[in-house]
Amino acid sequence: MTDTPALEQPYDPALVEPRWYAFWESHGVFAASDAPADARPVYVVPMPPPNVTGSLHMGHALMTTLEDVLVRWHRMRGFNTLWQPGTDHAGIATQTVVERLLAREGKTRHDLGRDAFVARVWQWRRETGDRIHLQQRVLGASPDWARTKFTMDEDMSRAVTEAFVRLHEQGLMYRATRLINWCPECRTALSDLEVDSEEGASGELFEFAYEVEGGGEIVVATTRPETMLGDTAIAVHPDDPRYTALHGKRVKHPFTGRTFPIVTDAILVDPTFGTGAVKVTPAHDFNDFATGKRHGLEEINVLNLDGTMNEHAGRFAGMDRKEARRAVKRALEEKGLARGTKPHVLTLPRCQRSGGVVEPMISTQWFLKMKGMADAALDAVRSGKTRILPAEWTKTYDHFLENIQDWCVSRQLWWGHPIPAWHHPDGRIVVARERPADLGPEWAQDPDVLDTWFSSALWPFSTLGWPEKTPALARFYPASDLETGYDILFFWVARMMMFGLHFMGDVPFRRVLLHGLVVDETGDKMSKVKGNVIDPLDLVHGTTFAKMVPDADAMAKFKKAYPSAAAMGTGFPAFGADAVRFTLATYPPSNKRIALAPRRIEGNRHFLNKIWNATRLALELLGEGYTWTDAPAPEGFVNRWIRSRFASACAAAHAGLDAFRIDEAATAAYRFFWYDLCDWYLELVKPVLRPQADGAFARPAEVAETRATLATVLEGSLRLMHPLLPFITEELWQRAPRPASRGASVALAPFPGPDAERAALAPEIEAWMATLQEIVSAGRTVRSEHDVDKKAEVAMAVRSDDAEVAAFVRAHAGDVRLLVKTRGLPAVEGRGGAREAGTAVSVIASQRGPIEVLVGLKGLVEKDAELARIDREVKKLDKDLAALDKKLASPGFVDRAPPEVVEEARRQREALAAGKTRLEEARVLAAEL
RNA sequence: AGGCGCGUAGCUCAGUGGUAGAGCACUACCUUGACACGGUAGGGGUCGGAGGUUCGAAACCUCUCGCGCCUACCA
Repeated sequence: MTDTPALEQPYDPALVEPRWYAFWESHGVFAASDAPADARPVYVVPMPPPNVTGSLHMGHALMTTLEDVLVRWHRMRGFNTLWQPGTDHAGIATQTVVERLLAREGKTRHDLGRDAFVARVWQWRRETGDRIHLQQRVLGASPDWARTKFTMDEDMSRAVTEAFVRLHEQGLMYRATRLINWCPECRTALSDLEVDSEEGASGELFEFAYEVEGGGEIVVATTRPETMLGDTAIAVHPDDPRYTALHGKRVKHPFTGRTFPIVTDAILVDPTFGTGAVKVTPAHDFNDFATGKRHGLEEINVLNLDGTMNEHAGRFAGMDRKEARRAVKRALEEKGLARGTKPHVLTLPRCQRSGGVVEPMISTQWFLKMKGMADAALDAVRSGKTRILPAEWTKTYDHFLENIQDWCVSRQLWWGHPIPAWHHPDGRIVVARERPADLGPEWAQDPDVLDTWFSSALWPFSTLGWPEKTPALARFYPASDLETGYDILFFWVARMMMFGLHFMGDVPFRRVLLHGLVVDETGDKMSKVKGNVIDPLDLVHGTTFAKMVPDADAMAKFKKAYPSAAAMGTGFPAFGADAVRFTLATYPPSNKRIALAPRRIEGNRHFLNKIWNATRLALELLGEGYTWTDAPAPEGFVNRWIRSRFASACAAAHAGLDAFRIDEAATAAYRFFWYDLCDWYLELVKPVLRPQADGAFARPAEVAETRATLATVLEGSLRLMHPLLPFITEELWQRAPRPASRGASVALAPFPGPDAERAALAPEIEAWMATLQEIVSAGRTVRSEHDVDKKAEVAMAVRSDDAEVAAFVRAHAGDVRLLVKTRGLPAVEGRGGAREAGTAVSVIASQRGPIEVLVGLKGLVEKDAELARIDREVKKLDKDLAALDKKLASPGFVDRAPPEVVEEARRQREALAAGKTRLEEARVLAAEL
């Protein structure tokens, strides 16, 4: 970067953030190396491939942020870091998108034909398929883009074929005719996982009678009357006395004239529900299907693949499901067989993609045996080869794999990986990597494609070149961390585990890190229907609410979902990517719900402004032309203190990042920078690094040491915060003095881990500084409570009977003077001396005995205010004393609690009591004002 | 029905055995030579409820209420 504009104030992310992305890419910051000579340890994160149809939403922004933080952190720690990017082809979703485009031209995919349609999808994908990656760049994501993969790429497709063929050879992939979930709208089979259940749907329970041969009737109930056309039995409970007489009899179907048996089944029938008699439709209900197998019942499919009734429905053939339902009910009524309806709450199975009601349907599909692979995946987690964080998810993972069903992998779509199987009209099937040359023209390739998740399950190794034995595969498998939302634990994580173990013989990753769902501020899931969706880029670039929502109604919904945004005026300002990232990073990732509060982003945006301005000040204090000097460890108190605090912050940040508690790392950095560096350190070094009133400077050695420390801590802070705030830290780091050994970018500089900083830890110094801060705070409180003009200087004295305290305060009297704004240096005295009238007293209950802070207010003191202040302090002390007294008086505490805890409590009590005595004296004095 | 999670200051959230914390919001004062996107000081919580374990519980156990999610089932 040659173009370095002035540090404009205030900070404007829009001027800074666009400057750095191309810089990082051109310096190869993101590149992983599979060179055999590269001896660095590796850190690998396979990025969950977003749908190629996708546009960045909050979930992507969260995923991108968390992973980028981990990845940048490792990169700075010297790891050969691969963050593997890419997209998946999203079979149904993508096909639907393109079909919708065709519909606008008045065409269907059938008008084009399969080849032309697939070509059209590819064209669409070339035009818009990279959008989400471009959006991730805005957020500062740092994957190795050169390795970007798409699940339909030629090499990726080869891996899919190879996997299918091997599974078939091993007898795990098989073709079978059974009941599957069918979405009539998408006209494809679905796996169990792709069916969502809509709970609490209100429907009705329709009762009707079957005539029993030989006289009488039996009444059954159903929520789907149209399925009675496929009924092949009535089941009753064997022990139900109401129906004993009917066992073994047959009933007659009112429309088809078929007859079928009344069977007894204790598994299917709950005699207390409904009439206790159940119609059995093996071809259209999972329980009935199982019942049919138990009793050898006929399976009559009455539905076409598009959801209309087929020829088995007799006079109802051709009708749509819903139409048929009404017609069947009417017909039963006409025949006098209807027995009324009752309202009924049921759960509707819905297609995850289309939302249509899923129909169980008998169909021939490809299935994958899961049991063996599932057992291996269970073992891998039980034995600790892969660790799931947060660990609570392990149970869910186990439960899923322990109860897993075979996976229906074929889909009746055009867009996807073709199934490498060829069918002969006589029913023979050949599975092969390529169409065998000796197959005659009568052999046709299987028209179906594979479930998109099949290719996703190969992701951790197919992206690295599998089945070839590439250097990348050797180096980067298994991955280190797999980070994703808990909602795809089954869809993706479990399946990758199974395929990784099966094909690679090792787990696909060492840790699984699961984050929660980003929801609105009130805790509701974001959805278009609810009108509470926020586009992450709108937060980055800013927008008006009017642009985000179509009308007043939607605006009302939106503001209800985001109360804190409602108070923000007409829209979001441009918070910038750093602020959005940082905010997402401050929520514990493991929270199941991450309630996005726009106000929090605003607060963090202010933090960036603080960093910006603090750096401006630091650079000013260092002086123009200051160059980095490698200095020995500082000796000065304040310099040692800030180094110690920085070391603590580094340790906390490292620990947080290591444990996937990124929020703790963010908090540690935030607190250090603002509360230690800005609030205290920068204030304390100003007089050292600026000319005094008389034009003189502090001692040269002190100046040099302080400059070196300031430069060290500034540069270190920027490195510490870089994984969280890549843009602003790069901008400032480029301007900050730094060692010549550093590379071109802060992204390649070493992360200030606990080891590098440990030597600077100085708990003693931190404790003394805390005392100094309390003294200063006490003085400031008195000033504030008495409305002392901020420009006025006040006389101040610090009284303590402890020689070390006295010496310490004497040594730092200049700091106290500066921070409290006293007239001359504060006096340091022993306790108990006389006090001038008009003196306010505050007492610090330190472990070295009470420290009194006396502030001379002269005419400024207000009796009432002073009494009120003292009363408040006494009240606080009393509360603390009461708690301690209770503890010390309770039987058992003194005997049973650890001695050091008891001792500590006694010391505290003593300190508080002494403090209270001092305050009471002060109260008497104040009363005489 | 089972599993998981949540319930802490007005709001969003930290806090896994030793006297309750942060940000934002709120009150007062302050435009001081980094920053008003700021400073200083201050107010505000019987940690959903009940019981138990413990010298000591926001934290551990049991029960309970409310909310959310997941899995299964629902003729």
